[in-house]
Amino acid sequence: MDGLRTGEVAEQAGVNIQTLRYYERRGLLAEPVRSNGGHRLYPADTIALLNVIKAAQRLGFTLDEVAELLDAGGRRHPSADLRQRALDKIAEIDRKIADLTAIRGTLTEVVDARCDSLTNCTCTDCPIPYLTIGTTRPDGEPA
Amino acid sequence: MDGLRTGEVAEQAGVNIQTLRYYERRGLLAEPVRSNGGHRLYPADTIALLNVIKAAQRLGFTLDEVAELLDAGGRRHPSADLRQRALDKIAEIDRKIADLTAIRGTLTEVVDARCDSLTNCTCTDCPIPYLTIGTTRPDGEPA
DNA sequence: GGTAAGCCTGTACCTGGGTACCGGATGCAA
DNA sequence: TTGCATCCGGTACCCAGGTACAGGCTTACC
Repeated sequence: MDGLRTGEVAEQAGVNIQTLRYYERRGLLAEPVRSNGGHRLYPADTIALLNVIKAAQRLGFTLDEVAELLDAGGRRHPSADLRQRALDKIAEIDRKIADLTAIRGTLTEVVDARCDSLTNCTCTDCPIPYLTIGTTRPDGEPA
Repeated sequence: MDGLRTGEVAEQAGVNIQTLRYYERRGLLAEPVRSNGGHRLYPADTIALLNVIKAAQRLGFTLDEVAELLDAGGRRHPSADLRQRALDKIAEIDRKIADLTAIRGTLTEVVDARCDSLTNCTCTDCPIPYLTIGTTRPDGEPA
């Protein structure tokens, strides 16, 4: 009686019920307490946690990375480890923002009707920075 | 003799040979001319095209989206369509940048040692904007 | 206490984006 | 013309991230 059932959590968080169990297997959600009959009863903050997971995912973090971050953030004195992870992620995010900003510029030019094609533009002084995006990437970047 | 063979293209573009054939099936690469014996002979600008594809992919576009963009960009008078696609993408990119910026802020706070956990922070006035990222998302956003 | 809705485990399947392997044909150089 | 590297098509497999289904048990409510 005490806690949310899978259906409630799934609906409120906007995920599939199967996904909850999948996340449990993957270690993203702790195993919740069970009713006498074996039904899962989730704490109320599970919804917020799922929102964290979804947000992180949309930003390009894999489930493994999210699990790591949550794990690091949940320990007693995680500062050093968490700090390093955070620094790494910040660098990664900065690269992504730079790439996104570059492509945004290209798209803006397209909208300004100065280009008539992304690959075979016939306009003069066409920058198409598209072609150079990511060429400065420092390796090891997952596809 | 005239054109690059699969191995050359693959090596210069840094992709697998199988990937070239995969892209051909997916419509990202036009079917190249063949030698008398049936071997593919690619035009030289294929390398640049592959770089475009890889750049777009890193920025979160699916292969289908890339194919669409290339297709739209390749037509004779695509301006209206290409323009609209570009506007849509710009909006999407702006959302991503906003989210990335928000999470970057959270991570910065973590680095500043003001938080000891991403989910159960005990510090006072903890913002954890993480929790609110993406809550303003206008639906229809692919996972 | 009956019954429908909801949940259980387990297993199989799906999509996206590739990769690997096979047996056979080609390209090219000595 | 022989021989080795390369390429061919076809099929099967891989990983991530889920999703679906089957057959059975639990809960909640009348």
